[in-house]
Amino acid sequence: MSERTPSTAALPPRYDPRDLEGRWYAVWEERGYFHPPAGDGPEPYTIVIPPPNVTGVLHMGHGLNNTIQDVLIRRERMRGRRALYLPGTDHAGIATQNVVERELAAEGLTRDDLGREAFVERVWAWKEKYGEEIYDQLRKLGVSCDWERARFTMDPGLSRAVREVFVRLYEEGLIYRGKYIINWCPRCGTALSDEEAEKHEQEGRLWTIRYPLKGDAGHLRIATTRPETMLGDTGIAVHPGDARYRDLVGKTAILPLVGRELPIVADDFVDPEFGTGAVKVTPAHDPNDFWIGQRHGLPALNVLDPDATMNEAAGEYAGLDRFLARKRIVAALEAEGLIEAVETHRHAVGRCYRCDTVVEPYLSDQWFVRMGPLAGPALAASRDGRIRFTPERWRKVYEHWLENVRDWTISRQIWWGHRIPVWTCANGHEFAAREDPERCPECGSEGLEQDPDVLDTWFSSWLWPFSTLGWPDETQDLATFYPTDTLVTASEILFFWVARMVMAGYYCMGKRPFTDVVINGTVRDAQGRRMSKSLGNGIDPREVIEEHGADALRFTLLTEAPTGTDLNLAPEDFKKGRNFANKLWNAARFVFMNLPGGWEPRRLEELEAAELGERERWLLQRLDDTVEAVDRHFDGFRLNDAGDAVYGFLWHAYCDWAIEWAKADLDGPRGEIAREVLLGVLEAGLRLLHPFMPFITEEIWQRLPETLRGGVDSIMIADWPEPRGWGFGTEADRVALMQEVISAARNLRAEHDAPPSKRVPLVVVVADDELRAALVGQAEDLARLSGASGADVRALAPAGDGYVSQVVRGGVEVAVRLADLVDLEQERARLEAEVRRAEGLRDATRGKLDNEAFVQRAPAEVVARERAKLEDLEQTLERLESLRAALDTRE
RNA sequence: GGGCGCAUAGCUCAGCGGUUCAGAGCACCUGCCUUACAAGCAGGGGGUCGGAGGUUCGAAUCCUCCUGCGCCCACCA
Repeated sequence: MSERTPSTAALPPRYDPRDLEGRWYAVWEERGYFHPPAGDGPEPYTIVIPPPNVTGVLHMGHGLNNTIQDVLIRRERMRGRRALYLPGTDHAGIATQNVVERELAAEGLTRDDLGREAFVERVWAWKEKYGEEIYDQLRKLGVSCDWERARFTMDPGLSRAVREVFVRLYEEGLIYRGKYIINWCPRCGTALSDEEAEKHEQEGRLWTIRYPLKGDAGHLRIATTRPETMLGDTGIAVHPGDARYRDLVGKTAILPLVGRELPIVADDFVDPEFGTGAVKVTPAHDPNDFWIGQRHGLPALNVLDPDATMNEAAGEYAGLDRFLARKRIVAALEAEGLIEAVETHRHAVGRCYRCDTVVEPYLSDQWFVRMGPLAGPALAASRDGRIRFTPERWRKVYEHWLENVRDWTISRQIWWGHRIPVWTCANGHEFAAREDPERCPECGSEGLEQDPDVLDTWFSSWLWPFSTLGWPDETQDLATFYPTDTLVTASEILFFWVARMVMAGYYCMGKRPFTDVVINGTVRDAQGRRMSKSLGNGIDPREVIEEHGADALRFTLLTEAPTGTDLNLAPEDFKKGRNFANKLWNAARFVFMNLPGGWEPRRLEELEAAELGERERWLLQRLDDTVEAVDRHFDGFRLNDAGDAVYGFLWHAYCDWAIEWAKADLDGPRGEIAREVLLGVLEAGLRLLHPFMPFITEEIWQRLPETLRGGVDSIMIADWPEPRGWGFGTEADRVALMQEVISAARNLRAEHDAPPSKRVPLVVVVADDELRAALVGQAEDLARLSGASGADVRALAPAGDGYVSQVVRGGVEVAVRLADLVDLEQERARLEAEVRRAEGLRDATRGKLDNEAFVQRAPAEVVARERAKLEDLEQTLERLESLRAALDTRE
């Protein structure tokens, strides 16, 4: 054997992610690997990041989401596609305004103290700070985003896109302004979309109140959960078919406490089965009532101020908070004996998704998008499969929402966001404009006033897949990278974002924005609770990266998260990824330690089948199988399975067996080919693992001999592995038998408490001539790996005393000479158990085969397999019985 | 009120249209510092696959019902 000078490429003895992760990211970024060129070239592959809110730093949910995206991107990049991972952030209107207002509150200030301009400036400062921090976190996570293309939803370009869409929709009549009941958050002081008003079931009260009839001794009984709104009642409604009230329709009731006359109308909406069958109509404070009011010409009387205190229309209750007013009104009604019943009642109450305040249905002027026309193409796209969902069940959820879509409230009474591009001139002309106008396009008058409201934050996000690429300009980026390919996101924003992006994609581009929607699960804590700041149960990705490295974080998150399933995470779970990285590091270290200096190994592709030993063939076959499995899992977006497949291969095939086997060959005549296989498989394994663990794979890969890297500068841009198609199935089976033999020998020793240091002889009995011949040559390895002093492969069972045996399968058994270590009683019990197990299996199998229906109806190959199994079991039992008999004669 | 989903080892979950499918990781037990790795190696224990029925030669796997969780949607005051 030639000199074994330690390779200069030797790895440091200790794996330290902190040291290497920062280094490689900078190199990749500098070399421009993240920045695919637009224009002609290889097939593009695009993912746009779901832009994180600039409200704060990234949490574990982002960690999972962005890792999935990066793994997909990295694989496609290695497959030769022009992979673009487009990063960015979202201004998150209400949410960001809220956090900045909270910050101000800590200084004793309100936004009004600053004024609109100064306040918005302050929010920009916040955005700069957190936007940078988010980008920094993403870099630490190792995601290969194209930073040159990073976008923010309020960038000039994206703002232009927002205006363009607004004006188009406005001019086509798809945007309108109207006085409607919307969800009003009294704390945020703004309208919310239906999606932003989250419904929460809660226990409430249902009061039944008597409304006297005018000019009559009788009264109507009316049920309500919000008595304070009665001050705004302008009518009573009953079902037209309700016999109880038929005579009252057209008559008048008197509003208690106020004395207002309320017309009694008949409307289909009323459910005669519920409550008393008679409903008070409060058009200004309930969406249903609003529509009833419209149908019957009942006026809408607003009794609330925007901060949810009663307004002057509430008379003596003016100025009171809505809940206090409720108490007072109930008390007053009680005093007059008008409360007939109070029951507890479970019902859904809307709450602001940002501050959890109970929202108030509130009548006000807002801007809306007519959704019906936009929904059609979006619905058709999923129905005919142009857009696919993973897991598939989300398709139904998506379609259900689109089928029942309602108009979208897009105006918000806040300051942070895209100002609504609508102006009114002194003469009352209203118009929308792409550019800030100087004068009225209709009458030329100046003194224009812009609508003070801003747009819902999603009004910019829904354009994200194309606004980020330059739209409305026809840029090269847009032509190259749109439509994007895979959208990875959480189910919570399926309506907010995903469905609307599809609508916008078809409306603006005439094409779907992406092909696959992959819904990832929610990251929860060990108890299954949502990670949240208030619970303090969140795990900060930055801490995990600091402690275990980004590779460990990524790998753990991915392999613990089956597609679309929530995952419960405990901090110690990250040891899985960390340990794996460490294992890989040491395996590579071992391989490198055995490289002669200046040696130029061949790549795997250059090896010939004839040079390879049986176990090398087994390993290469396993590699091929793994590559195929990984690809299959990727194609189904089952990244956890893909990751596990690589993990299992590298750890349990490569480290556990291949390296151990190779140890015997490295110094012998087969040393060179053994090293080439070991190196080549490591190299391919690294590429297979790279999307999951980009840093450690690069670090190791860079230290491989130059010939293996094939002149490629980085593993990031190396080729994705492909199966070689060796077809070594037979060898693989034989090697599997050898592994079973070794395991059996180890098991025998352990069962009899043989000290590992004790080298005892091993006998392997193989009935089949061909198999035996194959194993004879491996005797030395069999002995070494089972801790035996030597191995004897023969056709007959060992005759001598002091042996314990195990039947591996029919015709193959293993015996170890433990001599005085053998505890006869223990051995007898063990064999007894073996026999029983085999008998049970045999009887079950025989039962099946005795069943005529099974033999006739089951597929032929299934029956054949059962027959073979039975034969094997009978042979095994025969041997076990004779082993037991031999044991008995020893006494 | 409607829709969807989940219940498999102590924990987190695989088992992707049935017949070596009862698995993985972690945890646990036993023994090992075997010159890559104790963040490791070897061996091991542990589950009537939520319950009840049904279909079938055969069901953790398909169907029905029940129980217990979770999520989404919802204009019954």
